[in-house]
Amino acid sequence: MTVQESGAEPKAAGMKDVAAAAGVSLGTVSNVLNRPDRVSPATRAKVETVMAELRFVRNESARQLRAGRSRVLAYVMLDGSNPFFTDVAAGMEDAADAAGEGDLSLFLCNSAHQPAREAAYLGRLEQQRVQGILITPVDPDAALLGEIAHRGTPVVIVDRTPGGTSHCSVAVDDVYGGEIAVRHLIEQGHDRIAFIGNHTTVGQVRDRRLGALRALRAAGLAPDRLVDLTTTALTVADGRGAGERLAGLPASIRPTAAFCANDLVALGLLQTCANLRMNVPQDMAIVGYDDIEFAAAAAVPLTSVRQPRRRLGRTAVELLLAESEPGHEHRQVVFTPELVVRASTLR
Amino acid sequence: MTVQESGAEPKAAGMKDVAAAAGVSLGTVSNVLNRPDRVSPATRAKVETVMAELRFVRNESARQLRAGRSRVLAYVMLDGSNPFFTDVAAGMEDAADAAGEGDLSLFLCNSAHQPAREAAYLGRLEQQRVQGILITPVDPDAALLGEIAHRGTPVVIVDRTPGGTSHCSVAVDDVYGGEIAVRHLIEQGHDRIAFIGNHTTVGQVRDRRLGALRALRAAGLAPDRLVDLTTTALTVADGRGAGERLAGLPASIRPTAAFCANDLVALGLLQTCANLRMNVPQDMAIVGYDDIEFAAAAAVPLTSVRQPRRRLGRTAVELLLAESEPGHEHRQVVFTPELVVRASTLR
DNA sequence: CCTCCGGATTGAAAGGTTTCACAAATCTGG
DNA sequence: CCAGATTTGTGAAACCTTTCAATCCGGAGG
Repeated sequence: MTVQESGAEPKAAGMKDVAAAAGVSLGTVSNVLNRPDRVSPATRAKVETVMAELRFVRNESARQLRAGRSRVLAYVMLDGSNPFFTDVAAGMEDAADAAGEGDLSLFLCNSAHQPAREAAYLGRLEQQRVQGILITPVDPDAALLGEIAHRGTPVVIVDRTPGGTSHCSVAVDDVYGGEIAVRHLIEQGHDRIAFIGNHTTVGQVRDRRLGALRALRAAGLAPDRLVDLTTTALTVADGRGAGERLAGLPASIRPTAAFCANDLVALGLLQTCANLRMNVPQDMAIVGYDDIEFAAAAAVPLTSVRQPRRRLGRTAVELLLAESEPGHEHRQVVFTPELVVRASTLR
Repeated sequence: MTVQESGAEPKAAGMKDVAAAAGVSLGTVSNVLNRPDRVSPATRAKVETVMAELRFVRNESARQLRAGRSRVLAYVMLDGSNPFFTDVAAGMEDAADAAGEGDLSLFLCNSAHQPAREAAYLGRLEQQRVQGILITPVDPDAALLGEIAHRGTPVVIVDRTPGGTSHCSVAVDDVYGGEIAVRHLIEQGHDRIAFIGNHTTVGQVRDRRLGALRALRAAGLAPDRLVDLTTTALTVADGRGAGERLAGLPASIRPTAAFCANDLVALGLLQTCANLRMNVPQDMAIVGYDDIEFAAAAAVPLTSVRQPRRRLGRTAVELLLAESEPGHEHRQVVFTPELVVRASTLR
């Protein structure tokens, strides 16, 4: 266009410009920003006025470069479309707000189960020198996490207990969760129970299944009373598919109850049951896992294993912030889940 | 456990160290990073080896400070716990991945309907000099957004059409959405319809209600055939509460159908109906809005107004990236929603 | 044998902030 | 009214990259 057309774009004022316009030194402007108490009320007011006039916006890159510390935390979540993880994130936000006094931001990154995306985010975050990384990893034992931590960016693993004790972590006792879920089904009179999930690929699911087996054993039932319906992922669609397979089994061997690896799967199963006119819980009792909000809101409210989601998030942030303290030792916190009984299992 | 045990921290290698160790100049190291083709294969290999050995991690702050450009986009979402927004975000991630060739990251920020939190995130993002901001604002006409855009950070408004044309935006025609929802209910024989939502505080909800009124008018029904049940927010709990109020109305004036401002509310209503033994759709037909995945998965699958969620996200990113092109003009893209009819309205 | 050329490499400046040792101004109280 | 303490303010260095003009070098062309 023309010379400077519409804007005249004054080319973004920096602290230097503010200093000049306010008739003080650069250092004083910095003090106004970082140690307001070290500067007299009069000059402070003057500088702040000028900042407003000049629409000064502090350059965080420069700040961080010089100061060395960052003011952002990041949570790399496994699945942004699963309400469980957004609830965990909400807990983190609360903790960050509380701890940071407005000086700490939490950014969310969604790996969506893709290792490549996860790695890309981790790389970027490390380059950014964020204050810390919270992550529910695709593979908790991947070497990358250890390397990052070793190079100095604190890492806390969320909802997974890693093999070693090389990180802080927060998790929930999934074996116990599986156990109470299936124990409840057994108490309701079921002795042939479907397990729906992808226990071969996901650590937590493996644990939940282990707990299920333990409950069977405790009740004196043979392990083959647990009927595996393996899914590829843990979505509503997977649950629907498993429901169809389940319904297709001959009545003689068809389980009368199902323990689903998470609530999404359980909701899918529930939907298939409704379509096929199977009554829940009379024809099919269902237990989910996570107790997401939609579990209670289902038309047949879902019995589910509740995890302290927000607490998980809050604790994770607290552990992360504690990492920078002097004599820090990694801690693995494990919460205990509880069974929330609703209509989907009560005849 | 070995040589440098816990302390010793070799103090993170910078490009200078890499240059020294590789026996080349600083500039060459930079070239390896930024213009690999400008450097001979031999030296390039050498430098890359050294980088790996020294565990060099590029300092993004310094890079950005000097280079001036950032490689991150951010989406400030209104409600991370509403699957609608996480789906929009997923669309954005796809578009960012596609456009950036691995060089563009999308960070998510959750304002959770809190203006203060939104403002804090916006401030931080602007200071960070991010490449652009996508936002579903609490208040789309807040001055802050205009200021940020004016100061040079591109802003795209998502799922809201702002008053003026001072931003790019993507949205869905909510008036039309409300209209087709209620037209459908009227076609199903209903002539007294509840509207459940907080239309006084949220722009989209206002529009959806307007559409509802328009449908009534078109059918020759008086506007008072729309019965307002106003909620404070749009959560499942709000839907439950509204359901109880609805059930408490005398049968003579109780609506036989409800149009809910979003699916969360509809699911809450559905749940209350189940509790109170009201059959859906016989005693109460329900239409939701957004067509989130859980809408189809409800035990009575929900009729809902579908918005092209991922498309919304993708388009938003495309608009954002286009902002930096030479003669850019702001565009407001409006998509048309469609009605997805399911069991909750079909008798 | 000399010049010129282009690809590879170099060196130094620049980018906006924080920090820190220090100077100036003001205050304390003897 | 002065020594010393305290409060304010200053100036320059440092943080780690990117960028760009300048240099270097081996070889092609004359």
